[in-house]
Amino acid sequence: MTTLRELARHLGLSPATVSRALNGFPEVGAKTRARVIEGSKQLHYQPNSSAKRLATGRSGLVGIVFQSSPRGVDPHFVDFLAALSDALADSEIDLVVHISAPVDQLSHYRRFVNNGFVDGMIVSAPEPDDARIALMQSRALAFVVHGRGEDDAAYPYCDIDNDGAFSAATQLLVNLGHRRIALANGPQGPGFTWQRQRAFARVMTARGLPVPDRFMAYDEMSEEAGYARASTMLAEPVALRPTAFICSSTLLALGVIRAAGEAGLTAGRDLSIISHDDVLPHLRSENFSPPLTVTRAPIRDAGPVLARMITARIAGVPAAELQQTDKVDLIVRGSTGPAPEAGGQAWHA
Amino acid sequence: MTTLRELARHLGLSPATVSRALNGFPEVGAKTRARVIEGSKQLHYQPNSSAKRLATGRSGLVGIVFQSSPRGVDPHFVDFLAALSDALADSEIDLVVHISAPVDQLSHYRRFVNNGFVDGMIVSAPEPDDARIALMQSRALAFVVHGRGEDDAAYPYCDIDNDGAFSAATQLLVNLGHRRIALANGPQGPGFTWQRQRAFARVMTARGLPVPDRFMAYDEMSEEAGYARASTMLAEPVALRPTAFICSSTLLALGVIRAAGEAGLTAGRDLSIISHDDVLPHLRSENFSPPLTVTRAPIRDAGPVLARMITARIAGVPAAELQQTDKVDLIVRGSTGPAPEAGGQAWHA
DNA sequence: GTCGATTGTCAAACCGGTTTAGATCAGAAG
DNA sequence: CTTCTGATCTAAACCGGTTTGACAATCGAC
Repeated sequence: MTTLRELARHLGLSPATVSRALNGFPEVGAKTRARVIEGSKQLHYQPNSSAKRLATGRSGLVGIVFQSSPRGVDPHFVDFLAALSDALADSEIDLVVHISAPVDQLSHYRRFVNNGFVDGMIVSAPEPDDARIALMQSRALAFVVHGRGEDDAAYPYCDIDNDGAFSAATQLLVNLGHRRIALANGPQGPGFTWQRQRAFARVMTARGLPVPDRFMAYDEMSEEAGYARASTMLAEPVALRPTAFICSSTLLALGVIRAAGEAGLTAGRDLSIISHDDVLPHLRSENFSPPLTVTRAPIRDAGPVLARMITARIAGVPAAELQQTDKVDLIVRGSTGPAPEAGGQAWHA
Repeated sequence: MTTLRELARHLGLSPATVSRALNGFPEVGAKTRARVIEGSKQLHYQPNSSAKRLATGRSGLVGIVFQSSPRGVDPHFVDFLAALSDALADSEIDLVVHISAPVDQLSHYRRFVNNGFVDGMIVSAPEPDDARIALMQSRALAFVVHGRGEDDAAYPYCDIDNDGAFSAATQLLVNLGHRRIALANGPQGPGFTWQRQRAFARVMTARGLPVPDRFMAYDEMSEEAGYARASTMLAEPVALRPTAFICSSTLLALGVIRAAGEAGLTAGRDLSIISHDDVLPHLRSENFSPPLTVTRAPIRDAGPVLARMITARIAGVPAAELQQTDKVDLIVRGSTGPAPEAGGQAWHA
């Protein structure tokens, strides 16, 4: 492994000049620079990355911590990770990934925060008053957030318009005559769960429809959880059970479809289903049976945005200039339809 | 940010002693060590990681490159990643993740290989005569492989018994009377695809059954690809089309089930389906309709094994001692059954 | 021909740890 | 009262880059 000093000696130059030549500083002669570059190729010189980091004070690394339930990590995250890593590569930044149990996320952050290990962090699925964010703020570590813990978050974030999406979804169902609508939401904790819950409840209330607690479920976003919830709700007497579901994830929706089938209901006709769709390329909601009506916002789209934001943030761009909320498309497909006559009555508490 | 020198001055000791005390060297007095540890806590001392790396020549990083098709990354990988990252954390090793287009995997590896950036690499889905592996061998970089490019691979690997799994699956179907069996395999390239193909073809041939090319499909492992392939094959005349499918992924199987449904066939009765199951915790094969007969080997199980192997390899353990092939369970569920009478005839070329 | 401004280069300091070689001191041995 | 030994500790070198400050060479202007 050739070092800078060896290369310098070989060229009859000082290390300083060689370093400058390779890093494009203007005070090196054009002829010298050409010689240096030529020589560096010849000797297969590659600057030692640890040394570079120590000297520059920049690690060239950005950290990210994913949460893993006992059941595993949400499969959507790979896709997000892919887009993120790809975009960061353009800035010569590498991504350090940790996966943690929900409980000790903070201990992972401590590892990242303390010793200049990373230049910045990407935070996923923030909660209101998020402890991880507080930690990084107290240490003045650069970070950007995927999602928002609260609507008026003061930090840099890239979020989707969850409120708009779930308002639109709720309105669509109400306009189709549904009155008993269930919300199969994600886990309690992340901001997006509450954003969605609030949008749903607001529209329902505005339309004079009740929002019973029994129809609002909070689960990990898996097929199995969707199935379990929907099975329970659909076991109610016909006049009391929901005629429509809004799901926070297409995996939940898949479970709801299965439960509907087992309850003898045809999804799209006897039971309407809308889901938010982060888009799993290997399992597309348009290919479900029936094709799923969704609010669609590919999670991968956040990758390049957050990559841009974190490099900007590390470079010192103020947080206030790094906030973005993306619109969400409502795509109506076969899984939604008019409320069945028998179900036209609102549920009464 | 406190440095070692500051801490030393504060304690009235030399940096050398402080360094030794904190790293557990024996030549420090017990009393001194206690003082140092106390002082380091008091000043919130955290060794600068770049400096440590430069001094020790160890980066404390291990790299991994995932392949992403235009359609995204296989969702199973998160789960693998989770287990891997978790296990590596025990050795204080961090994981640097790159996602690359299939074409330029090598350029990502070059980045890792050249400058001491990482201590080792994890290679996924190796091909026969894999160029990435050749590159690392030529640079003497430590690496371990998830899967095998060839049966007698000379490098450290953790693989599953693909041959055993697909032999068993094929035999099960043949024993049930199936004679026209299709193999919905993964993409051409990775070793596991060929291992599976060979096992399948060997058993079929041994039983005197033909293995027409038309019944061996190579695709990315998505629901959509499975659907497309199965639709085409099931459009054949009844006497010519397959009565059973063996799939390399449960996502492919999901697509096959959808195609069967659209062709008016009931999976498990009119059409038998077996899949290999890497286990996606959020979408379990036992909950498919019908519950899927699978050869089951959770991909997450490879995480701890490979973590152990890469640390051993970095420490200098010889490759030959780091090779492991795990058995695969065959789990029979509702998606397989006796061949329909009409389909009992082998396909004739 | 002299002066001042540029341009190009170098020696040395620096980043913050680890590690080698040597100094100091106490207690044991002679 | 030496001398030796082992236990502790320190000074300085080292890892391999970047960066500061000084200096020499070149150039145009007066």
